[in-house]
Amino acid sequence: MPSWLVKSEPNTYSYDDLVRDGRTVWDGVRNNAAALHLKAMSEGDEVLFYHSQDGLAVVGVARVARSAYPDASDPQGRFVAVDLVPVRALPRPVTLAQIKNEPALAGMAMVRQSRLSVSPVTDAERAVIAAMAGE
DNA sequence: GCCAACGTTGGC
DNA sequence: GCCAACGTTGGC
Repeated sequence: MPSWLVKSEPNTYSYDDLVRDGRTVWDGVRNNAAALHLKAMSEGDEVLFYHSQDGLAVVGVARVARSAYPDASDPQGRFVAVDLVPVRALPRPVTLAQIKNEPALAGMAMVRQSRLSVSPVTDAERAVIAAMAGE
């Protein structure tokens, strides 16, 4: 089963906010490459939750509770949203610096294309991050 | 259909 | 605050 990574600025919506809400609509993605990844998500897929700008670390795991459907916040109706639920916070957040220093993660999509807000994570990468996080 | 100008994201 | 990366827009 593939997994994914989404970015969020914690000032706007943090992993703690997701835990508090219990479920959220992941909408507002307005980038084609990111939207393709959203569409490829299946219900039940794991999603790593990354804090950009302030934090710069993967801090938790979420799960896709509803696969892609039209994004109600997009007046043109071109983009999609998914629903996410929290699974657990990582015992130890995995920082961007750690990711960049780990050769096994050098090929991660989020590293290679830093502005991509939704990206795929391979099973191998997922396993490395799990180990680094003390999961 | 090309490409310069411009806007946005996100790390540093 | 700066700048690199990259997507989008608009003139031609």
